[in-house]
Amino acid sequence: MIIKRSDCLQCRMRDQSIFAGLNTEELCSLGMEVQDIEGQHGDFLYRMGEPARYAYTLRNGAVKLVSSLESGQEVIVRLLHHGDLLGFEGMQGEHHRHSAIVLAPSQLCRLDLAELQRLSERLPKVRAAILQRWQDALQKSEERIIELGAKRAEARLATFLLQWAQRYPQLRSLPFPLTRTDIAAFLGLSTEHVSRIMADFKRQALIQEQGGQLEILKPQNVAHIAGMPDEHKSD
Amino acid sequence: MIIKRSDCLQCRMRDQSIFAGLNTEELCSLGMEVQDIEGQHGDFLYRMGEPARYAYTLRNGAVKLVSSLESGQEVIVRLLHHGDLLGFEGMQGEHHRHSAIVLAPSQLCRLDLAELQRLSERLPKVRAAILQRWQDALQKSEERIIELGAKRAEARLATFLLQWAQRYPQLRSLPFPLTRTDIAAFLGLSTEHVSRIMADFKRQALIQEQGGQLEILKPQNVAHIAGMPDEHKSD
DNA sequence: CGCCAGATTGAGGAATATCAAACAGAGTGG
DNA sequence: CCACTCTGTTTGATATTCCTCAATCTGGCG
Repeated sequence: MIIKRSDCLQCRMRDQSIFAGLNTEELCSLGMEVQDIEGQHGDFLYRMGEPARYAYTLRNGAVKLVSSLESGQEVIVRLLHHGDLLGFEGMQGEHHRHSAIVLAPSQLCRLDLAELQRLSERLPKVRAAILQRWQDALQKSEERIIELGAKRAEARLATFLLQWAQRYPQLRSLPFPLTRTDIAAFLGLSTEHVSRIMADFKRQALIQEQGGQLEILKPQNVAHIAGMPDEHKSD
Repeated sequence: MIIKRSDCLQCRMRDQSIFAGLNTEELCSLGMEVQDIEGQHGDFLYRMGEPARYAYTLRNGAVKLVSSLESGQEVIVRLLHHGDLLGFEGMQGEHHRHSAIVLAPSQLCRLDLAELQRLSERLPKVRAAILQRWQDALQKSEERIIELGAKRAEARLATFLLQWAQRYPQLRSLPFPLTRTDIAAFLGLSTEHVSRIMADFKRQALIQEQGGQLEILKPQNVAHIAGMPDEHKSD
């Protein structure tokens, strides 16, 4: 894991970050120390139970938030892509509720939580941005409760693949650094069951996989399995 | 459903509300219209898809937040008790993502969202209180994801009963206005399966039920089934 | 090549859903 | 007070979904 100082002024993600809407002067006057982090597959950004000192913005790559139970079982609580925030549960001065583990080579910004706290008091725009992310996280979280509570394995997996694809709108072929075990830990299924369904999908030529890349060949059919209302039939 | 004007100055819940920490003068100067609402079993406070105009504080009683799928299936996204907030997803000017349905006779405060918005800009204490609730909601939501993803029916139900009991710390016998179908919609199970497990628990004399009241006779055993670490053995 | 982690497949069994029926209790109208 | 209905619960039988265990297969890599 490589850590160096970051120059927010040059950042290409700035307009999607929580500092969006601030002009250059405001940004300069933040006086905030921001680190630039490069993470490789398997790196821990932080571990469950540690006191939270930093928040992160994921500029690029993919990260999983994992909660480990006493049984040894691991559940993936959230999956993060470019633009997502993590570590913010520490804003209220708490400990990390999950471990953050890098899935694919990732670039992140690391912000000091205490500084961020002060900053958000001072700048309504930053505050609003953070609140918005918080709300988004809650919404997604509730959507997953519905998935887990109401749908069967096939439908859950189909939904999951479509949602993953939505995060890479331009690409036909998606980066897909998850193992079957990861998917299982996210969907509340066994590794084998996920493998079976994925193999089925492939046999039906709904999807295609090669070298960490995934392609959804028949999005409409997948959406149908997911139990989605038929949106965007023209796609 | 009865609606009348409310007098926040007299409110007994004030120190647990989002207006906690404000002194009497500040509270008077809010200039905020607050309604006092009495809801009966089955009343809708709002419906999924409606534009959000109000937020609510549940002072007393119980409310369920329900999301209805196209299949007709219903999932209970959250269960609310005294002190909980609802309807705040509208703070960002959106529509309600679920329907709020009264379970037991309830008293609520209804706040105008636009006014609340302005208020939270002005008063850091109010803002912080709301942010805190938001974080709590996210945390609980993530805990449920873990429950649904990792635990089996018995353990889920046991956890659920204990968490319900936690909301009524003083009482041996708890108000319990949920039907088996409600519990099932909350835990992602079938009504019959919930009924079977509840009946089992009763036969094992772990719990006892009568007239909408529930008593947990052997909390430790229930906690064991829930897969909890053995906290508070002295209880 | 051998090795290893991950993926796939199969067989059997456990957990849960579904369908159907019986049952209990709380009104409600006679 | 009793029959009646309605809603929610319980129970049983059966089907389905999903998990577990074990074996095999695959591709990357030293």
